[in-house]
Amino acid sequence: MSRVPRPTYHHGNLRAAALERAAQLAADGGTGALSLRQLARDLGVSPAALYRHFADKDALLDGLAQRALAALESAARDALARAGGDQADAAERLAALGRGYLAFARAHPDAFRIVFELRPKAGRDPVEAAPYLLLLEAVTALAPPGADAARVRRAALAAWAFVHGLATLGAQQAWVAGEVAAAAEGLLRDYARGLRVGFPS
Amino acid sequence: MSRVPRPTYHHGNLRAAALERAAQLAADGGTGALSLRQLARDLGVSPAALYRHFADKDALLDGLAQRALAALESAARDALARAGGDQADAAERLAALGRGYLAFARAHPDAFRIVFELRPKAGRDPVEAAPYLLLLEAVTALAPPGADAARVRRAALAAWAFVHGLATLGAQQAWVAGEVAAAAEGLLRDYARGLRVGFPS
DNA sequence: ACCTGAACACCGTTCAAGT
DNA sequence: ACCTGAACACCGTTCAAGT
Repeated sequence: MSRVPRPTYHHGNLRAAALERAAQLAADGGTGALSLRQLARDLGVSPAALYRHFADKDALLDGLAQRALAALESAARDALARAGGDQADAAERLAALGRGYLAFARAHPDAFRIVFELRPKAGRDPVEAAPYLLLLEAVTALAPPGADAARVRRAALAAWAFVHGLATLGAQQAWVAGEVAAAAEGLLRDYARGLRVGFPS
Repeated sequence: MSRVPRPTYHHGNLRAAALERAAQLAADGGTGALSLRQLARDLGVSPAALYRHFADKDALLDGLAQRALAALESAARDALARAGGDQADAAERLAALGRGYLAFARAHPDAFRIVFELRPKAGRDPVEAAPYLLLLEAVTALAPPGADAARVRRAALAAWAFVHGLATLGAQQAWVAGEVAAAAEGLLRDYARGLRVGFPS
């Protein structure tokens, strides 16, 4: 009859608790240092219990990647909103998206790595994910009226690659992260304005 | 007295043979699927034998990364030479370096991943590696006479990030790799020429 | 100097059994 | 439905001992 039957651990939300703790474990030591048995120990549960919630270790990592991708999307939307949202012009929006991407990678290097480090699998395609769609929208707005879809897609890919490269190099080397943080604003503005002036053929 | 005392396996070159086989194992299944015991089994040697040549598993992976980095450097130098070497103008050289980088990532996605996927460790800094120095040289040649070192370094970082982003995104998603391969030539030329026209402030 | 054998403390995963 | 206990086949690493 109790309406709140122990919402903690052993009852109900083991899956959520496991993902939460797994994210912490992956944050220090990296995704390779994540052990299901250690995780079970931390949660006060038998190793086998996790298999009621995840098919295997890979499924757990997949869950982690989805969480991180959602966080990245939030960061992108927030940066967009802070820049004025739909009212801002397209170059402004593009720069804001880049800013959000870089800020996320800098603030949560572990989560950023998790999104992209896993081997590509059926169904997990970052390109179908929301952040890419936001980018495509901004680039489309920047493109000249006559531009065909393939040309726009290529420009979006180039813009993504530029920012993604800055983010991944920064996530690997601390001093690069510093350099990126210092130069990011200028680089993003130059890039976005350059796109409007000379949209690639 | 035998001048060539079984140069194979059990004698002499276990280290080289281990790296060779490890590279193969990492190529399929990824670096995470690499097991020292499996490796020892493949080489017909006891697991402990590997510890005469590598301090631990991480040291083996480090050896793998160094090999891959050397291969990447070769690819960059080859592309440079094919483009005319020192006689080619700076924009041409910069584009050639990008071409070599992308071609390597496409031909050996596993090796490319190994270079960059490992957690940064003291002493392993891709930025001190030869490929970066070649890049810095080309960008320096493109910079206007008065440009100071920091500005040049920033431009080199941006160029690297652009190409690195294309390469890593391509290494993750097969269709992106195709798109990159199709668009690379145009993107690289535009980028290199754009740098000469409007070197970033 | 280089390698083996055996051992230690860990893994991921499965499966019968409990509640 | 969700969890435990015990087991299986694996790990990385160490250390004495062999040649």
